[in-house]
Amino acid sequence: MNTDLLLLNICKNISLNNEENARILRFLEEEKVTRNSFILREGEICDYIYFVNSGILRAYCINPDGKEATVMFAMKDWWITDMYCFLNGLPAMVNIQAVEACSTLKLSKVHLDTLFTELPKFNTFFRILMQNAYCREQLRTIQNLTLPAKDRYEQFTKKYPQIAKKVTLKQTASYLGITPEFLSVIRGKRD
Amino acid sequence: MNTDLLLLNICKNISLNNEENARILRFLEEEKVTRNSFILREGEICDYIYFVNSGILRAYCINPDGKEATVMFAMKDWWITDMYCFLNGLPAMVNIQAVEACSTLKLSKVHLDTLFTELPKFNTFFRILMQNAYCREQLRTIQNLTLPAKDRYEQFTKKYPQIAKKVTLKQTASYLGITPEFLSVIRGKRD
DNA sequence: AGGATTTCTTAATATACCTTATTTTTTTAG
DNA sequence: CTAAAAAAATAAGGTATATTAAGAAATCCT
Repeated sequence: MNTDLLLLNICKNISLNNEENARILRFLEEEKVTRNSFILREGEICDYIYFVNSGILRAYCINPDGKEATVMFAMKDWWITDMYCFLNGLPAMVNIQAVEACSTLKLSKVHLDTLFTELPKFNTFFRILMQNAYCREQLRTIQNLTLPAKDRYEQFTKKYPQIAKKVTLKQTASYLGITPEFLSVIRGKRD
Repeated sequence: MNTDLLLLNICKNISLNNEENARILRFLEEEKVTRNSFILREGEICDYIYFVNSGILRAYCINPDGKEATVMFAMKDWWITDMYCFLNGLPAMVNIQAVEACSTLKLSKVHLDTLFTELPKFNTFFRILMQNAYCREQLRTIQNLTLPAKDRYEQFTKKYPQIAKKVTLKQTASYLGITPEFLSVIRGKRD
């Protein structure tokens, strides 16, 4: 179980001694998934938050009329879960599927809460994680509201080139909120 | 300076004794604004986060071609700022204007950081604040991607009836990412 | 390798939403 | 209370994006 990347990730925001490192690592479980398999399915209780060591994951939900909306992608060094349902112990509203084979480290809600209590500075770590997530999401909202699809697509490929390279056109389209057909037209117009 | 609502807001997430209450309150300043005046303008350093005691505020940005996008509204018992710029000490990208006369309590970045250090459980409070903000924003993203304007408008009026009642059609339209003319059509179609 | 899926492209038609312009209503200020 | 200004409603014509359908290309499976 490779935990180097995870410890580096945490140490970007808080500093930990060896004993604290060990205490965190004790709570982590490795979970590897093959391409196209799921780490979470809609309706299952969302008990874990996942740290991505390698590979790419996609969280998406299916709305009443059957259309997919990609909530987020996650790659190496990112955290992913159905945050609302994870925090509130509810059945997941999203599916999380491996776009390509992934290696993840997962942390349960119970263990996360234990960390918050026993290692108070983990609150600081998670606060900063949530701050960043919130700011990113707010920027996405504004861009969705103000930019046409073509510009949103260019922003996406520029901001997340490694992800853009690996995911299908259909998955990208569902992240941008447009149909695959229209994204295909947008791509064709590139000159 | 009325601080009851603020203390109640904090105590929803963490418990505080009298001494801790006092330590927080010492850092707060009251700021009242009249209708249409600004508590923050684009380009100014965003030094404060604001807790709303009464009234309604609107955060919006103006994109290159002059169109407004409403980032968020805030009413009684909400916090508002340009979070990204506040946390990073940067010039604001948004304007925050009073939709109606407001009474707020503001907390500076410096004082917030002091609280994080001296009163570690304030990290917990802010973590939960950010968790909620992130989950709300993520839900908004999904709805923007999957719902047509009419449904988004209905969601908005249902979720925030007090805000919907007070803000103008133009402001609502810029929150939904549509033109005022089209929102007017949507409203007209209601039967 | 070769058939079977899935993904991507293309194109015609349809629709949601925008732009511009005008009129009506509401709000603001003197 | 009235004039001026701002906001909202209405309508015609235009554009971005969706839908449907079909064929081409890539990928998957034994």
